[in-house]
Amino acid sequence: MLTQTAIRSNVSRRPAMSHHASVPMPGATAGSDPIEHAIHLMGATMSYPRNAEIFGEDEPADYIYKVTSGTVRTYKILSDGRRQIGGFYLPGDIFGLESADDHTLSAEAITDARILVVRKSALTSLAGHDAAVAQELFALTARELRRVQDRILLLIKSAQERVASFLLEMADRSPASNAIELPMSRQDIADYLGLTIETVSRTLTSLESCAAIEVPTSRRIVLRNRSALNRLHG
Amino acid sequence: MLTQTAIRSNVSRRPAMSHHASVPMPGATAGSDPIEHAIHLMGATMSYPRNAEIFGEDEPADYIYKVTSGTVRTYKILSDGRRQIGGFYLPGDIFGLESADDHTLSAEAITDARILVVRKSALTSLAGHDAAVAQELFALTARELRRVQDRILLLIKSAQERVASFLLEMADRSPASNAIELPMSRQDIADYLGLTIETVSRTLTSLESCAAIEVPTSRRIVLRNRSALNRLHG
DNA sequence: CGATGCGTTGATAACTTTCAAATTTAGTGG
DNA sequence: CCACTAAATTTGAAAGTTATCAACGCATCG
Repeated sequence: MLTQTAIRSNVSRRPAMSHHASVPMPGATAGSDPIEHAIHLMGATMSYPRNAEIFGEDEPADYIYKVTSGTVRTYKILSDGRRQIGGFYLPGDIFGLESADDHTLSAEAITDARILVVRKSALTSLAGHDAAVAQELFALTARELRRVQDRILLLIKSAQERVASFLLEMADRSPASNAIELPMSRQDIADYLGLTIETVSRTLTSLESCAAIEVPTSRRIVLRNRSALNRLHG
Repeated sequence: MLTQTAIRSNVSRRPAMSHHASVPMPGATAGSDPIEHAIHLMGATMSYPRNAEIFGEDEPADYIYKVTSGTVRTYKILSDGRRQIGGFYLPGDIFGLESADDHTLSAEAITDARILVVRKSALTSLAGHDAAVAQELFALTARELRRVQDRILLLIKSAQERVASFLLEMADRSPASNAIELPMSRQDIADYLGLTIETVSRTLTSLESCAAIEVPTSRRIVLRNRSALNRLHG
């Protein structure tokens, strides 16, 4: 059963343009806790154009990444050609945590993006000297674990519930809480939710006719009735 | 859409019998790496009867757990009454990693079980003094993260693929590699795979008529044609 | 021996995918 | 800036998969 995308033409491969690292910018915008601070202190900022690969599956996983601007998707191509998206990462989000030795997912920039990159070994050695950092690092990964577990709860639900949950999740992560500017395509959303693009599209129009949302353009969605959405996503 | 179980009668609540901690047994069977060693050194062994609750959702998550004997399930009850099982943990497995502050899941003994319990703060403070431990702790959580991500890949597949994958996973974790002794009920399996018990049952009989497996008793399954199963689970 | 819990099987309904086509949007060259 | 082509999205109809509802078999246990 081909639930999702077969590999699309030449989407999503590195577009012939290599990533050029910009100069490290230490301490640019340090976060509140020790880890965030360390990342900003030790990290180097890299720039990636739209659709550029940030890392590939089965490459050694030596770094941890923090989005400065733009959006990132992690994904995996299954043996039958389907693509499962592991997550979307917005500015402020940290990704690359899931890999012990080699990456189990690939990561790409959905839009032009700037990414702060830190050696994992630098973080763990820091943690080895400071229990607070160790605790933070542990909590950070636990948080990501929790996020993934919430995705599991999503995937056992109906299409309506999945789309509603997705919209609420994106709204919570967006600056304007009720208007969402989607950086990703319908295909990305479908591969994230484990649905087909047709089902995503149909569900959105159905939500629109329920007056739960408004879809002025395909990349812009306005939440009109949050409680209805909340009711759906259980 | 009620995909799964509504809460069943009085299954799965603490059966009136409180857990009695046995005497700590330091260094009983120390593992190979620093963390495992520390767990065995610092941990106390607790005994839980069948269906006893080990921890509940929303309780503070101060401990990490390692199965010594028996089987454990973690789970969450959704607002509509469905139950999603987060994972099954067999002897040697570590659980409780997913929680930063409060547990996001509950944990129960599926069979009578002995569990090694360690304070999380003890581990992280240990990590704060020893980079190797910090690294191990990080890798451990990353491994769990990976396991959960593999579950996601499972949940987007068809019923046949899910059941086949489940059987292969259990076989890999079993001592006898081709004969599986299932400690959990069909309902547990269904709630783990995001299917109904009827679909699980039907799929098993269908796999049996394909000569891929044999089901001598409902709790015992023999893999007859691994490559057929592998083909299914993608 | 009848109750009770668990698992299997059958028939039907609901939901999602698949395949196909129409429509809109975006990008490109004139 | 407009026309044109390619890509993305939406919509429709039919097929396939899984859930639901119901009944049955088979153990265990009082």
